[in-house]
Amino acid sequence: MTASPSPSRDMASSRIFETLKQDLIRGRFAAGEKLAISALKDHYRVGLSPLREALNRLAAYGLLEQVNQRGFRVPAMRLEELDDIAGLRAQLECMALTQAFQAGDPEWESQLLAAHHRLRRADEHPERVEEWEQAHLRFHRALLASCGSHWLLRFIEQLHDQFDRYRRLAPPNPAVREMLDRQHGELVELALSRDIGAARALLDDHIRLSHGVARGCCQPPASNDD
Amino acid sequence: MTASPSPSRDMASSRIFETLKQDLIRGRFAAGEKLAISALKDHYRVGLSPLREALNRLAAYGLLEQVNQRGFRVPAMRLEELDDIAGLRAQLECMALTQAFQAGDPEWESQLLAAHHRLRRADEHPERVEEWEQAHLRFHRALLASCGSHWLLRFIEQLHDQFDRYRRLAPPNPAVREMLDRQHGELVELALSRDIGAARALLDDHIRLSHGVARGCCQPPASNDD
DNA sequence: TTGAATAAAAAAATCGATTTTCTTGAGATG
DNA sequence: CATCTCAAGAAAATCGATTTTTTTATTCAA
Repeated sequence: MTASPSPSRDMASSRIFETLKQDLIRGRFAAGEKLAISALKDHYRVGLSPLREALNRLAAYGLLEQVNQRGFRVPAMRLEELDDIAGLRAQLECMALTQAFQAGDPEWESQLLAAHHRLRRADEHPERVEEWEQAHLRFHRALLASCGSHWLLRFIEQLHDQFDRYRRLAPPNPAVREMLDRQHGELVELALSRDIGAARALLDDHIRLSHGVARGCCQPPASNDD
Repeated sequence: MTASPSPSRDMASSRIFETLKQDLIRGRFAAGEKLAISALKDHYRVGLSPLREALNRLAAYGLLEQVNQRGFRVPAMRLEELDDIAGLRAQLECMALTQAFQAGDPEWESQLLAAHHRLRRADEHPERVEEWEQAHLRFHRALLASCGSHWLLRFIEQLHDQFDRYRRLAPPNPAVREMLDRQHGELVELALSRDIGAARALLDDHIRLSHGVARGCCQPPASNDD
């Protein structure tokens, strides 16, 4: 064995991909906005080639749209699409949950408990939004991690990213937020007791509730272009 | 059908993306093979930049794997993954089928009949493989087209591409092929009569049968690297 | 003979410049 | 006054060359 715990610095294109992905999910770009490539280049201090490669990957992932000879644009936010995303997310996550319960072993239970603990800790610092967001994402990942289907997890992750793009734009709602937090704990308990029926119902509720919040941000299509 | 409404010849990167995508699905590259970028460049007569952008998109789509500083490689073929792909495909397509039946209108029915007719025509020329493959893909698309969920269709398409990468490598089996063809016709009938239960069962069988054929090509993981 | 070290070669990633395509707006035309 | 044409400017896409990293081949020491 050699070397350090390989901090394996990855390529510029991968770094800018991750950065842009987060910025898109966080809503740092206006929906429908056309991305000015050379402005991005200056802002993120990267070369043109890595930047373009990242943009291409993001387009294939669905966080950008590529128009024939006129560059990349941020997808519009449409209520109809949010409903599609949330509905499918509920179905796929319930499907994965069932399989995760069947295949879940003690290691999965431990990881789930750990993820839930980190989420509760993150709850204590409401000002550190990004930490909570990360812990939240990881909790939901841990819940389904043992489902055994690589492709199902991949699609769920993609939908989650799409969903968050809407949810993060919605005005915060402390009451709902508290209820959602409570549901996280209940999901852990149902996971440990392998109560599939109740857990599916709860996860469905959980997503539906979050969906309701996310809907709050989505005004009917205005006719403003850039 | 009419010609494409916008002749707008697209970018080199999009063209090479489509070409490479088809070649990957058709199995023109060995599983696990490392792609030599400059060889691709020469072979397809494209520049480096469009080629790399296409490779990045294919990696995000799941038809290539990108390793940190050592380029792109064709994903290995693993029986376990084929099972995952086929199983999920069956679940998602059955889900879409139900929704497609509920939302299907006369226009959908017409398109489905048309697609089925083209598929039968393509059946008459067994030597024109690619035409049949295209007609087959379009038939399955038409069957689910009215399901109303953009994202569900997107994932199903992606799984279908993954599945075909395996299926097309399997040795042809005329008996099974004939049965699969018969099922296409039966699916159309059940669609017209909106018999959801029977149609779901049949579509599940259809995919399972095809899965069995595809499995024929997939030898257990040998320990050969490139 | 094995294994570590390293220099040469090959390949991948990135950069800077060029080419192509779109957009904008002034001037001509009906 | 509206519409069309076309040239200038801006932006996207692509190319060719350079830099960085990995791989291969070889040497030297144990």
